[in-house]
Amino acid sequence: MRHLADQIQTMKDFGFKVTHQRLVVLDYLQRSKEHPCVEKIYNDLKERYPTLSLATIYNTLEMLEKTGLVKDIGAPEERRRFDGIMTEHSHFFCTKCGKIEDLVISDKGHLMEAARNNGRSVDRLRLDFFGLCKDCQVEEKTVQES
Amino acid sequence: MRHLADQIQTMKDFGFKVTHQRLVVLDYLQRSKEHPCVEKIYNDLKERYPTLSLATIYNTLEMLEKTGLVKDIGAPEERRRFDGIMTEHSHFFCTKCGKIEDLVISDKGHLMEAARNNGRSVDRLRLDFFGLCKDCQVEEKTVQES
DNA sequence: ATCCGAAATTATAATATTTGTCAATAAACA
DNA sequence: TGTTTATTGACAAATATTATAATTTCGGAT
Repeated sequence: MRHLADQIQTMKDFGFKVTHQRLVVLDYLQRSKEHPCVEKIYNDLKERYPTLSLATIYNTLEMLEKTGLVKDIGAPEERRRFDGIMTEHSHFFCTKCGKIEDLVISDKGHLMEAARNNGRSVDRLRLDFFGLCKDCQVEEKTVQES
Repeated sequence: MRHLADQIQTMKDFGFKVTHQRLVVLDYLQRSKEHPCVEKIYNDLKERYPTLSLATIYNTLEMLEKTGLVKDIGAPEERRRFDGIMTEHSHFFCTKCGKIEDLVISDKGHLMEAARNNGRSVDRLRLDFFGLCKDCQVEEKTVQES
C-alpha cells in the first residue's frame, strides 16, 4: 500500500467515495511522524483548508480506520492518536516528555502463538514500550550527577 | 502487594490519606475481573454507597494509578478501563464481543532488551492481543458451516 | 479521646471530546 | 452532462472528564 492509486482503490473497494478531504487527511497522517491527535490534525489542516470541519476529521478517521489505511495507536491516558504508517511496528512512549517513537520488533510469531490457545484466534498484537527516551535519559543522569 | 495493610501503607507512603472511598474503589477493582470503565465502577458502587460522587471515582482512580495500586489498561477506541490486578499480565481483546481476557506471557525480557537501544531505558511494556475469543470463534465456524 | 489544619468528598458547573442532524455539495457512473 | 447517492460543513446534542466551592473527614498533636 505505497501508491496513491492503491489507496484510492482501497477506498473504492470498501464502497467509500474518494473525496478531497479524505485524501488530505490520509496524506497528512502519512507524512506526520508525531502520531497526532484529532485536534492537531484539525488545527494543522485548517490553515490550508479553512472550511474543513472537525466532524469531517472524525468521520474521515473512522473511515480510514475501517479501510486499514490508518490506525489509532491507543495511547494511554491521553486523547486518541493516529498513525498513517501501516508497516508493522511498535511504539515507544517516553514517560517524561511524552514523545512517541516508532520501533520495529521482529519475531513476534511466538507471542502470537502463546496467546493462541484456549480456543482463541489472534489476528494482531499491540506491543508498546514505556520508559525514558534518549534525551530524557541524559537529563536524568545529569540531574543525578549534580 | 497482597494485604490490605500493605495497600494502606502504600497510600500513606505517597502522602495520600486513606479514605473509605479509596478503599472501596480499590477493593472493587481488585475483585472485578471485567476491567470496568469509570461509569461501571461508579454505577456499581453507587448502589452500596449512594452518596459517592463521580468526581471521587475520577480522583480516586488518578490517585490509585499514581501509587501503582491500579492501572489503566488503555483499551482502544473505548472509554478508559481499569485493572486492580497488578501482577504482570497481558490482555486479550475479543474484536467481536468486546470481552477482555487476562493472559500471562512469560519471557518478555528479550522484548525489553530489543527496545532498549538508542539511549532508551524501558521500564514497562504493554502487550495486547486482538482476535476472537473462544465463544466468538465457535460462532464464526458455525456460521461458515451453515 | 478531642481539636486543628490539610486534604478529600460531594454536588454542581464548566470544559473537552465525540457523535448526530440535515441542507448543500461533490463524486461516481451511465 | 445529468442523476443518484454519499459526504461535507455548520451546528446541536451527547459523552466524558475536569474544575470549583462548601462541607466533611483524616491523621497528627495535644
